[in-house]
Amino acid sequence: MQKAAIEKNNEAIAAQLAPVGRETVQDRVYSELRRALIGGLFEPSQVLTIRGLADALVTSTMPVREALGRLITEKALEALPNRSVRVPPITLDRLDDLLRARILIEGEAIALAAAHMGPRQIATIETILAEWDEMRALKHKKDVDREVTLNQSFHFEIYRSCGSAVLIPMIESLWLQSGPCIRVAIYAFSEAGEVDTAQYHRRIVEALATQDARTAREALAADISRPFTFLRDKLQFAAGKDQA
Amino acid sequence: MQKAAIEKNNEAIAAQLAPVGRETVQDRVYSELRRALIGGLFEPSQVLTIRGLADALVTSTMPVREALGRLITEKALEALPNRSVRVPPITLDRLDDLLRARILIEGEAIALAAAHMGPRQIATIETILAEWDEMRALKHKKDVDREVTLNQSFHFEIYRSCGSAVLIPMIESLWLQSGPCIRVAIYAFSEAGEVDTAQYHRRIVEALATQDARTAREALAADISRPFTFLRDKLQFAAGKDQA
DNA sequence: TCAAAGCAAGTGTGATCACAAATCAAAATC
DNA sequence: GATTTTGATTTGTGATCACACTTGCTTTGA
Repeated sequence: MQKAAIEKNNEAIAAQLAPVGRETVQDRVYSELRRALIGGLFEPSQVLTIRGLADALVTSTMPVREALGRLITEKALEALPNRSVRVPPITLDRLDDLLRARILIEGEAIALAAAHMGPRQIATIETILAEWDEMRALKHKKDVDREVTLNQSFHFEIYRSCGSAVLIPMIESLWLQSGPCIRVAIYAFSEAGEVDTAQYHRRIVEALATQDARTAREALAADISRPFTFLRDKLQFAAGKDQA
Repeated sequence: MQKAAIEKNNEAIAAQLAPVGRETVQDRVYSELRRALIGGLFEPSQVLTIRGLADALVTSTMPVREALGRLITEKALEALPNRSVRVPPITLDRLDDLLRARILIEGEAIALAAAHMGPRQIATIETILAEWDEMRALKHKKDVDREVTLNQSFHFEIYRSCGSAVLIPMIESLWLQSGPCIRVAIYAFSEAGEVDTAQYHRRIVEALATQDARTAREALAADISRPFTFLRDKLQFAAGKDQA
C-alpha cells in the first residue's frame, strides 16, 4: 500500500468526522455547576456539600471537589472557615461593587467589539433578538430559564467579538458572581410586569451596527444596571423595614 | 467554680494566644505556585507535571492537582489538549491584551484608592519606597527577587485601599498572567541599566497624597506600560530577525 | 429545668491504587 | 537507511479509604 494513498484516505475520513473531544468528568461537573450558578439555580447563602452534589450529579466526590475548588478561586463560591462552601450572600456593597466592575469591563469589551463586528456577527445577535420577540409573543406565562439563556447568548455573542482572550474570562467570572443575585431580580421583574428588556438590547444592536462604540457602551451600561438598581432598592426597602 | 470566673479566665487566655489558623496543604501549594508564577520563576511555555511538583514540594499529588486546577481556571496556567499543563507562552497579541486589561482595571482601582487613602496608607507606601531606595543605594549587584517583591507590595498596598472585593482578585489574576512575561523584562531592564523605577512610583505617591485620581491613573499607566512596551519591542525585533 | 458533657452521623482533606492515554526509545520492517 | 511498529515508562483521572474536624442530638449532672 502506498503511504500517499493512505494519507489521502485518512484526510478524506478526517474531513467527514467531527472531533469527538475528550471532556473529563470534572469538566462536565464544572460546566454544570457554572450553568446552575449563572442561571441562578442556587440561592445566595445556600451551602453546598461535596457528597451531596456528587450524588445529585451521579459521580464520585473526586470531580466535584476539584470543580468546587475552581469555582471558589473565581469567587463564584465562598469557602467558609468551617471548610464548608456556600453561594456568596447578597449585600448592598457587593451589589454596587459587582455593578461597577461589570460596567467597567463589559463596557470596554463592547467598545472593542463595536470596531470588530462585521455584518455576519450583527446578523447573529439580531437572530437572538428575534427569538426573544418570538418567545414574548407566543407564550403569556413567563419562561425565566429561557430569558436568562437568551440574555446570556446575546451578551456573550457580542463579547466574543471583542478579540480579547483576557477580558472574556473576567466577564464570565463576573456573571458567575452576579448570577445568583440577578435571578432574584429577573423573577421580580417578571412579576412587576417589566419594561421590555428587548428595547434595551435593540438600542445596543443599533449602536453596534453603526460602529458607535460610545453609544453601545452607554446602552449596555443601562441594560446591565437595571436589575442591579432594582435589586438594590428592594434590599434597601427590606433593610428599612427590619429597622422599623 | 463560678462560670463567671471561668469565662474571665478564658478571655485572659484568649487575649494572649494568637489564632493558630488551619491552612490546608492545598492552600500552601497554591500560594507557593502563585508566588513562583508572579515572581517569574517558571518560564513561559514550560510544562509542569503533577508528580514532578509534588516531589519538589514534598507532598502527594492530591493537593498539587487541585492547586493546578485552580491556577488553570484563572488563566495563570494553560491546559493543553494532551492534558498536560504549561505556563502560557508569550505572544505579541497576548502582551497587548494583558497590558490593556491591566491599565483598565488597575487604573480604576487606583482612582478609587485615591479617594479612600488616608495619611496612614500613604505613609505605608512611602515606607516601601524608602526600602527601595535603600536597596538601590546599598548594593550594586541587582537583586531582582527583591525588586519584584517590593514592586508587588507597593502596588497591592494601593489596590487594597480601593475598597473593592471584586476588583482585587481580578488584579491578582492579571499579575499571575503577566508574571512570567514581566520577569523577562525586569531582567532585561537591569542589564540595560534601567531608568529608575522609583521615579515612576514617586509620581504615583504624589498624586495619591493630593487625592488626584486622574494623575494617579496616568502615572500608574506609565509605570505598568514600561516593561510591556520594552518586551514588545524585544519580541518584535526577534520576530524580524527570524524572518530575515 | 437547664447547661454541659458525650456520642454519633456527616463532611472535607489527603494518600493510595487502578486504569487509560500519551510519550519516547528501541526494534523490526520495507 | 528511513519509516513504522512495538513495548516500556510516564502522566493525568477517577475511585476508594483513612483520618480529623464539625455539627447536632442525646444523655448526664447539678
